[in-house]
Amino acid sequence: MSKNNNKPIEIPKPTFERLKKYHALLLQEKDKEYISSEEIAEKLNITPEQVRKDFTYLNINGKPKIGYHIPSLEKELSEFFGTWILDNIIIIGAGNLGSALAKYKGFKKIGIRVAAIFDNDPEKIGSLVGELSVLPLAEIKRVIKRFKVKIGVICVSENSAQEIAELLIQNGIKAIWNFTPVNLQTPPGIIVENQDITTGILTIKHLMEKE
Amino acid sequence: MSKNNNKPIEIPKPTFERLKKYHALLLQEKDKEYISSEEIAEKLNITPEQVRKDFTYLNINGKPKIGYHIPSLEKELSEFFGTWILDNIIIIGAGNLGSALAKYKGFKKIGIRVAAIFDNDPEKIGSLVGELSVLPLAEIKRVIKRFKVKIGVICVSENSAQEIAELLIQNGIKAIWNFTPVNLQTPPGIIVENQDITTGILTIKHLMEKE
DNA sequence: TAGATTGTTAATCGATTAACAATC
DNA sequence: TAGATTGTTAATCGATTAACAATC
Repeated sequence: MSKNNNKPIEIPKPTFERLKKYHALLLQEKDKEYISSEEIAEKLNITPEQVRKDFTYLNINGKPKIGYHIPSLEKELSEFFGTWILDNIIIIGAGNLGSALAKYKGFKKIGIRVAAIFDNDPEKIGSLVGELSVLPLAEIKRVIKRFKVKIGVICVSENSAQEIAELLIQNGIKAIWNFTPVNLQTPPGIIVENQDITTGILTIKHLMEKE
Repeated sequence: MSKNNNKPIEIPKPTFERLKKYHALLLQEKDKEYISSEEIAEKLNITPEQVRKDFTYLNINGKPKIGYHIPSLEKELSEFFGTWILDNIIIIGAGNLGSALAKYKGFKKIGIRVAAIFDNDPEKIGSLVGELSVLPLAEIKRVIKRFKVKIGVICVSENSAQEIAELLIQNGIKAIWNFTPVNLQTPPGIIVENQDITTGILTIKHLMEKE
């Protein structure tokens, strides 16, 4: 029986978001070999049925009475997200956030390596952020080619975000991870993922208001 | 006609998330006085119908042929999220991420003030992060009381996250903004908002894989 | 075998979209 | 007035939940 790896069905958005949570959860569960849908559900405050339903979108098989084999689950989710492929990223903006990201330890296990960090402030250029030396924007072109970078992270001020996005796209970047609140205008085919840092605290504020 | 401000209908989760986006978008639109649902929709890649439907959950009224009055929209959303109330927060962990958050400029406009930053590393205690001096954990109790802090931000390492959460809750914290990938165990009534920083890049990786 | 848990189909529930009347 | 855009109801679509058969 040959492996059937065509995936004809598009994954629903809510399921996609939960797959990320399963992925994160499993990276924490290193002590056990098997885990049941019941157990996963409890930790994430959802129902076991939902967990099993979500897993039908992947090539995942559990064993009745035992549960799901954690390493296999992990492998499947890792393939789904492509975390076993190493992607080089570049960070534009060596301010607080950019620097913190450049030094972030958690990227390794999801297949991300920070190739370089850039800034246009002469005072910052040449200074060290972790093990990286801050490079001038003029170096972007070279670094993208050299490290085959497809993902750019924008951590600059709001008023230069659009400009930087265009610069990145001109130089062949395919995906932008945008940490500014600016709605970037980009041509079709470019992936833009907005990571508004304030989003979580807005939920907290709203929930607290009701009490 | 008296203002009817009972809000009997619970807001759907997807609508809630979009309200955050409208809120962020409006903070960018300072040049115009009115904006149409069409215009909002275009910028956020959704439909105008959805925008109008979402607004029915708030006390928002647009004018046919003109659109929505931006300052009023902003005020309504600000009340919804409680961004006009100033909340003091404390940050635990003065590493890269904790320090970046402590210095983050965007908190002010959503009604957040960082009251203090803590660490248990003797080398960090007393050092400056922006305008704040890093305090030892022993000071947490006092600071929470003094500044009536209800929100705690966890930026420590994975293995002390749970412990810190318990410490915060013991000292009266009502909501936790968790930047670690750990699934915190908390008593009922405590709000926990997990802000997994890697979530955005997983989406990017998955989308890129398909091409 | 009996029991527990998976996997899947059908039923329900909720959100989005479409249609159109109201209105500035 | 005519036209454009809002606001709302009804129809559709999609996701979740429930039920239960399959299976280790």
